Amino acid sequence: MPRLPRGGRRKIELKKIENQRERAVTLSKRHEGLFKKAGELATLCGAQMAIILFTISGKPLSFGSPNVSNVVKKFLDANHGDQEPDVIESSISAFRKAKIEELNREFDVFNEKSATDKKYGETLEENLKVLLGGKTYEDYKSGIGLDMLMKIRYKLQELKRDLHHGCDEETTSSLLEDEHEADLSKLEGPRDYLKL
Amino acid sequence: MPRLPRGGRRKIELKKIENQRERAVTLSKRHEGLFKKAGELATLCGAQMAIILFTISGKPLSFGSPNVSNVVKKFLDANHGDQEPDVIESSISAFRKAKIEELNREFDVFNEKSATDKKYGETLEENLKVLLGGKTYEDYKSGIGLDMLMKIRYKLQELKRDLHHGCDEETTSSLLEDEHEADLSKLEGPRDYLKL
DNA sequence: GAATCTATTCTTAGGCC
DNA sequence: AGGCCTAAGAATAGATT
Repeated sequence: MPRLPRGGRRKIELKKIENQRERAVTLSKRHEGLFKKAGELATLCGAQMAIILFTISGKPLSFGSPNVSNVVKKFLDANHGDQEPDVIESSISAFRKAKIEELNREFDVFNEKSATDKKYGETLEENLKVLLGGKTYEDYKSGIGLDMLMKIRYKLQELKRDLHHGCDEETTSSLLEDEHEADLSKLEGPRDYLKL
Repeated sequence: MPRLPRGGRRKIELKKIENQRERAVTLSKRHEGLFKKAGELATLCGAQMAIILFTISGKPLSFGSPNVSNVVKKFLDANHGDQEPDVIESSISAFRKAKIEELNREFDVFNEKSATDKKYGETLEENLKVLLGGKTYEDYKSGIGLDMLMKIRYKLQELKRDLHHGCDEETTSSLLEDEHEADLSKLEGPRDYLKL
């Protein structure tokens, strides 16, 4: 016999669902939907991907195409079948290790939180100038054409933009990934990347 | 004057899209949609999650709420004695070691030189060190996030690749992923985007 | 909880610019 | 490429079993 029609999907507010049952139901449904979409994306676009999800109660859920492990591994270290980690470790000279640690410290530059975003943006800007317009410019002049120079400059600006992006990501918590172009105009102005 | 109705969404077959341009468009749209849904799920359900995605050309895209690094770390820790043991040598120390190795390789890119571009690789290394740390790196303290590392690494690889293979594109082009697909496989082999 | 159902909102394939 | 548009396909909030 015909079922009486009842209300369909309704719009909900995008904030944490406080009711535990409701939240669990939503998690269940959306988790399923998300993983399904992930699988479709992987299939359609030939992408490899992994999703790691911890529920509010700490329960881990994961999805991987082809599997979580390899994607995460690749993410952590895309070193493909070279050596065992301990072999690598033991084959690195003390001098090398020291250098690595130094480099590591240098890279630490980029993990500053949003509070120092501005400062490090300025630093990057400053370093860009050093890179492209400073004393080492002479070195480039001899071996690289103008077009190459501009390309390098563009690449570095992309890098800079991404660095800004990543820091914002932690601050705004979600909703942020890798769409590179969004902040371009804000940071540099349209077509203004040639100007230093 | 009402616009003439055009075709709406159509059903597509769930298999790899062979047409490169079409695939890129689909990737872009669905990647955006997926990350958006992930953000909603995280918000609505108070979940922590990370998505790691490698495009067919090896470009890494990631989403994290609150960030990728911590979720991946948590995953590695949680999986330490659990289901898949051989998966990843995953302790914090291993994590750090992998990070150092990443940095190491990243800079090795600029050490390992062929005769033809040696000089300019050295210059690059020198200048990148300025760019990435320089004299102001002492102002910064904490460790860099994995996701950020990936992006930096990818950008540096792009840069190096471009330097090696001339400036055949406009300086203004955005050099997005699928433009590089052919070159990537030729230069590095499938999935081997790290090895330069 | 998980499975079903419904009505509605959301997503997105295919064009066009 | 990135945005915009339309409309059809999908996902899903809420209720029920």
